[in-house]
Amino acid sequence: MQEVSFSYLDELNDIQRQAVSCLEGPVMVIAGPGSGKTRVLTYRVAHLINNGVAPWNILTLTFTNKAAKEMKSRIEKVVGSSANKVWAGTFHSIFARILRVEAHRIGYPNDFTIYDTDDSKSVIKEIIKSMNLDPKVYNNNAIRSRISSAKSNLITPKNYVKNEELMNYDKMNRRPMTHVIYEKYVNKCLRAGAMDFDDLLLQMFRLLYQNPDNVKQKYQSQFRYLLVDEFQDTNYLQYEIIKQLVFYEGSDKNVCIVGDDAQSIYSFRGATIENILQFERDFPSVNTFKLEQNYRSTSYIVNAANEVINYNKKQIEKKIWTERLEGQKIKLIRTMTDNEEGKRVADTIIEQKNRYNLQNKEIAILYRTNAQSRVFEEHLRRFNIAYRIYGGLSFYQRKEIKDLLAYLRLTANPKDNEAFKRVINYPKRGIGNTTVSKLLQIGEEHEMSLMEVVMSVDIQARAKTKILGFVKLIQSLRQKAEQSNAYDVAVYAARKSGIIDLLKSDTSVEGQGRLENLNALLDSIKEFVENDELEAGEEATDKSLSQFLQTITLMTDQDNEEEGNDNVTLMSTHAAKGLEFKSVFVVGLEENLFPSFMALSNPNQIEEERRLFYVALTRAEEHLTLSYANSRYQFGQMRFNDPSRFLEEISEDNIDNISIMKSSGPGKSSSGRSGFGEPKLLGNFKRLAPTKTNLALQMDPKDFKVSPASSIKEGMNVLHLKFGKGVVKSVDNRNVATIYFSGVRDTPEKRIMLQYAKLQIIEDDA
DNA sequence: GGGGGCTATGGGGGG
DNA sequence: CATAGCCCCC
Repeated sequence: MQEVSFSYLDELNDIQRQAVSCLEGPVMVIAGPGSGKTRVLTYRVAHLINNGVAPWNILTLTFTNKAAKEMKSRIEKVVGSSANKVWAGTFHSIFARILRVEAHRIGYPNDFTIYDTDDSKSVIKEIIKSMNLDPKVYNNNAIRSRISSAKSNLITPKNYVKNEELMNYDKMNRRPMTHVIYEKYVNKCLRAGAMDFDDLLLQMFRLLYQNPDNVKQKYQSQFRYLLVDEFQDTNYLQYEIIKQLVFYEGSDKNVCIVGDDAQSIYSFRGATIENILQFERDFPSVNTFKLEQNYRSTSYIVNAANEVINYNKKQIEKKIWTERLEGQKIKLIRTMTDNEEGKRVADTIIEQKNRYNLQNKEIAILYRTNAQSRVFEEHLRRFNIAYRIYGGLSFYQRKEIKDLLAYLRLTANPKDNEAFKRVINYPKRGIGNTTVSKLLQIGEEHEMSLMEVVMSVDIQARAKTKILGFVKLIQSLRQKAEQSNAYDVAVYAARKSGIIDLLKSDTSVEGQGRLENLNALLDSIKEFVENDELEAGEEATDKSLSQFLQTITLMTDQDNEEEGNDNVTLMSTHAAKGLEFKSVFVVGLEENLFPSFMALSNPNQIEEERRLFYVALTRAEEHLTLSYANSRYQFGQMRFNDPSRFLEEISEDNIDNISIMKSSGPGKSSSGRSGFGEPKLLGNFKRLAPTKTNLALQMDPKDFKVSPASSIKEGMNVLHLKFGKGVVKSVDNRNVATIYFSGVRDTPEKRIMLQYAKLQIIEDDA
């Protein structure tokens, strides 16, 4: 018998240790922020392995690849390399991996494509068009979310029609044909051999539920121990899959769910707190452990977070507490404009770095919407503070990346219509919209994919020879794919298609950037292929194209993080869940923004926004700074919002409500001409809050008067609400002015259309 | 069939 | 403000 050390148990507090040691039967862990949740999860897996459970009998499901990766590496630290054999991944990636083997049993090719959100939208748009419905009434996003939520609630198109509530809702919204679109959408995806994100869950459920060839028993017996992280974020469908795997006659029901109802922030994609309550009903023998001690944050922060979350009616009773010192009160920054907010936050970061010796990577700026990142970027750049933005447009969503990927998708799965449409005329080969529409129509009539159409139907089109050239190209790619790995195919595709040549011919800065991105993609494919060989273990390695495509479709930018770089983190509050930083800035705390205007009319959604705010607050270990602006550019215009209601929910005991800062005006000249109310930031001498008496020029946006376009002439000094002061270099005959804004760092010279721009002429000595 | 430029429209969080 | 879609012209 081998010697096994359980010394890791000594690193846990009583309740954590109980949760880790209770290996058999259903377990529920309610884990407050910073309460050592990940530690409990990983040690639990380690403990299972040390007690003789085979790693491949353990399945842990998380929501992000990052969480899965961290879990694996932390398990490895305790039990060594056998951690690799634990099935740890996101719901989507684990199910995709299984479907890659089993999909043929339920009518999909094993080489199925994963449609991302853009692909789904494109399919829906096409359907709406083909049905001659008004695209304004049949809003693409609205339809997509109806379909998505139907799938997440296991409502098939047939059942959708029978569901009065759904049908009435659609009628009320003047979209009675939604169910038809849903049905067509499902058929189209199936015919294209494509699964959207919801399908990865739904088809997994179908596989288990319909159980062809007793495939369900295969996975039930394999996954003897199931762990689910962030259970509060699961939707109905995800829970039903979990039940398929563990909830059956004779099962030991070894399922452990970990979550925190107070951090449930994904109801918009179907997550339901109801699952936690239902879990207790479904598994009455459940052992419940509440982790309430917070090890992360100082007590001011913990107290403030408790104050806020107490405003929510719906919650599981618990008391989060900490033994940590008081620390510092929460700081509040108030400014006149969003631009000023960016500046004050950047100032404060410099100040904190100096005073507390913080590294960039210990600091995060959290916002409600990704669109808010820009002002912070500008000001961080200005002070030479390295930063990294997460979210927004991911690398894989860039055009040049998606273009090459579309070739690869089409190679792996010729039925992939979305990929086909993307590349049939890219690079330009003279196959225009008219021809593509014709192909689409034939495809509809014969229920064929576009590739099948061009290969089998005699097309009467001028572009016929060009189409045949394209078909030949794809065939050569397929041939290549049979003999080579994903990397070689990708390089071949990039060259053969003409994409490389096209990008090379564009010598602009952007064009060069696109070429670099493409090369970066190729590098990442190479890495994928090589890593795969290294990891050769008992699972058959698969460096095929579809495997690679699956991996990256399910990957987000966050998953590519390079460790060790010292960057300030900019991300949405949603993306910050599970992370922690010494110093956190929660910005844009205004009504209509945080809480979002979308949530204002619905008390349940306000509660979700509050939980989101709670998540934001509890990311901070030592320093927490909140900010809001009285005015900001929103939807292309200046808006004036009240401070967020959430700010009032923090008592004066925990927030330093005195540090009032005011704007020094919309201009932001660093020369000091308009900004002498700002703290000096050069050299080592930094201050935190300028005192009230320190205020100088105050410029209320309301005082800003737009000068008529016709009055703006060459040589004039003008003021722009966003760019600040500028000099008009020239005005051309189309009424486009070239204006030099000295306050703008990267591209001070802007070309502005006078008929739209809001500019105020200012006197020379302003 | 392709490209440029104007106009209308939407606008959240993410796997 | 960004982008999709449309119209017009080549």
